[in-house]
Amino acid sequence: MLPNNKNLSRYHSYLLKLPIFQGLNEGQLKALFGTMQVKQHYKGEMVTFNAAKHSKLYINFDGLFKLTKINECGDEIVLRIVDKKSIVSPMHFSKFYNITADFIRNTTLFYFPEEAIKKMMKDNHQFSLNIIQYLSENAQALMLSVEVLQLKAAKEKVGWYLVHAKINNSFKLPYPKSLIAAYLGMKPESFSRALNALKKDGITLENKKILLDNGDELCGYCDPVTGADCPSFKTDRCLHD
Amino acid sequence: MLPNNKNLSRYHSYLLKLPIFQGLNEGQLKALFGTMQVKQHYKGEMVTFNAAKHSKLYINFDGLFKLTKINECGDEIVLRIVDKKSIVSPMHFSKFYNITADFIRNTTLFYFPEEAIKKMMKDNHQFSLNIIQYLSENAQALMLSVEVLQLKAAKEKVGWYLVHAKINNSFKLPYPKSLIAAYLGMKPESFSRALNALKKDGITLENKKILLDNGDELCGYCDPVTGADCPSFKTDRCLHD
DNA sequence: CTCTTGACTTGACCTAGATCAAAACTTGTA
DNA sequence: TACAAGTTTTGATCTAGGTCAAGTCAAGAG
Repeated sequence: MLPNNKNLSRYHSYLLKLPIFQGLNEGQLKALFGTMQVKQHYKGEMVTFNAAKHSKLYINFDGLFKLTKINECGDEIVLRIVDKKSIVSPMHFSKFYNITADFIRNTTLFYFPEEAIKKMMKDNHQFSLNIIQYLSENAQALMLSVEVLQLKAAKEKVGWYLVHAKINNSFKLPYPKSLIAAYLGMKPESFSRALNALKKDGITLENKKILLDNGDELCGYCDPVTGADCPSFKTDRCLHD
Repeated sequence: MLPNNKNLSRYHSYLLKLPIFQGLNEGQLKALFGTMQVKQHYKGEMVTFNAAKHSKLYINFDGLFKLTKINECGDEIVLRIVDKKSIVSPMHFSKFYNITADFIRNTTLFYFPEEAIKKMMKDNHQFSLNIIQYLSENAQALMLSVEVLQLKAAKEKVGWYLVHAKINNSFKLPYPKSLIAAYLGMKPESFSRALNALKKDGITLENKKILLDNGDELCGYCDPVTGADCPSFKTDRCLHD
């Protein structure tokens, strides 16, 4: 489980590119990187993160998992899909909060102990700012989720997700449909039916690739936060003011 | 609108008690408090907070408002009920995110400009930690909201809210029912019907006061994060492990 | 103490999306 | 090149909670 020297230098150059380490140089990060641990998780594995046992900061080096909550009936809501390079920080959760990490692919996690992160924040103001940035984005993504989950009908939810995929993953659905459905708080059947409804408006999905008859069919489903990453954001081709 | 000197000293002692200023002394906070502005809002008023115009940190000194999102159909979801002493920090939102503040009572807001907050964070590590604490709690409350909104049936939602009120407001519903209904993502009618269902289990609401036949009827609706503030948390009278 | 206004409740009905079951694809593996 | 396992789709049916409309209740104003 311990990384060897060759891996270590590869890992470090990977870490240096992450937003959370921006504005810091390798020298400043050396001590922190020395505390890094690596853990392998396998497809199908489930881990319940709780602040007591997992008071750390995790980085998904490679793989895919979802953070979910399940109720007594077995209904599941996906709070976050954790992709490569994403961060999960149970160290920032309340002591009594816990959430299940459900590994969809084999996943390699890097993690740093809480104390090392705290020390780095204390010694380096820029790192504190990066943590604040990460937490803010997290909170904002959650606000957007609540909005999507509560205020959009099935078709709008799927449309919204497709804009997301269009802008951030160049017209490609990055995950299985059933995962996206769970993230949107709907059943795979409803997801499928929503796709049928969108097809009638010129939005087709051909094995995970989004095809548009005209090009602007998805714009009506876009929100400004997602849209900010679109090449035509706030141009005449864009619906945002 | 500018606070006079007498008010100022009253305001400052109020501020010193807030969690966000803990671990700091009045001397350290002097410069920050000097940048404070006061703004009055009136019942029924609506303000759209966006990061561009409201890149500040607000404190609700006195009053009540809700942060809501509304869709084209006029459906509303309450993302947060902002009570006295609560903080809202559009300065941490994305530049393109915006949310409506809908004032339920006349409200006096204090606010600090982004630059002053940033300077305070830079000069004072404890203040950065307090901001991180605030953002973490915010994110966690949102995760809990998603869970409640998506995984609970109407009766469980109301039961959950009542435990909340029981523990944090000593058996008293702090807000109008229709506001709580909107926060729980349901209509006032459904809220009312859910209360009827709970009444059959010995949980009665008599003008905003929660009455329990036995005393433990609500425990089944409690979650560990909320429960942590309960006097009998994790005792034999508590359902949490 | 009336009246008005807004908050809450009740009942009758409707609908979006869930559920269940079966069929049709996909994908990886032998 | 076919088999098994998983994923997605389709169709038929059901249901929790929404909608609408008509009360009832409560509180502040005159």
